[in-house]
Amino acid sequence: MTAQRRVVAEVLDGDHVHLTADEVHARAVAKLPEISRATVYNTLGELVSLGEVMEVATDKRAKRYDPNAHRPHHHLVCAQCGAIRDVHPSGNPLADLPDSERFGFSVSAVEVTYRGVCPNCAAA
Amino acid sequence: MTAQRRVVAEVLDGDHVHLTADEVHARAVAKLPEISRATVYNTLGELVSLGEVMEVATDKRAKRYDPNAHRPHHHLVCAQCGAIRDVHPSGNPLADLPDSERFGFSVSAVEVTYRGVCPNCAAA
DNA sequence: TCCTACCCTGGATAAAGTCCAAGTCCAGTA
DNA sequence: TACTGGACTTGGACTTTATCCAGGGTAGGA
Repeated sequence: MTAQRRVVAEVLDGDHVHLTADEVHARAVAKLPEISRATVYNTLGELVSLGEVMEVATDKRAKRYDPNAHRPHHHLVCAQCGAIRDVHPSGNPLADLPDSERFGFSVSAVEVTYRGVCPNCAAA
Repeated sequence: MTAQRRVVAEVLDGDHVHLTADEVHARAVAKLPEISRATVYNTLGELVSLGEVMEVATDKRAKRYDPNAHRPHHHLVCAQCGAIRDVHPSGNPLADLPDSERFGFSVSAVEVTYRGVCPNCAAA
């Protein structure tokens, strides 16, 4: 555990946190000015393979990193401002996929992204 | 309807077709050698805004384009080889999101991506 | 035929992510 | 303390994906 890794882990803390790699880097630099982009990418990659952090692809440009990896959840995204909330649907979407639609795959995971307009953008 | 647009539309035809913009360009060039990347991107963008083609973000690298935009469906992705199939789950995942989890958003759409291993990769 | 509006092209540019060679730091050993 | 090996970090170059822009072409109407 080096100073660099600690800083990255600190940046990724809290609920409804979904930062891009660049945002993580920017916040890490604020705490540790000499940290490099490559280190941030390396550390994020390690956190992902350790299962501590999830990659989220709600936005089609940059990957986002979600520290809330231990409790399964999905995402609700504002189509206008890009705000993201963690949500917990009732029911298990995996069960909604009948065998006839599995094409012989062994299906192990499901990602759900709800899209809509957040109250702020609806008011504006 | 120009020759360039017709070629792009022809490339994007069929079931379970999910090409990246680069793949669309490569196939379009095979039919019309002087077509430029910019035109492919422009045309894809127009097809998307006309609702003829859907953007799919199953892969975190490049966007993919799915011509099967008229019948709602979701995607099943092989984690190893990246193969993509269109699937039609039973039930409506939108209904699984309780009001208490909507944070005041007006939710209008949902994308579901199932992940697993395809029969080919499982055999290998 | 000329004009206008739209379309296409190629190249430059931007954004996001990865790779790599070199340097630094640290723990263990003598 | 001095050395060694290994792991980590750095900065920059590079790749991939996508967009922008200036210039030129083409079709159809006047």
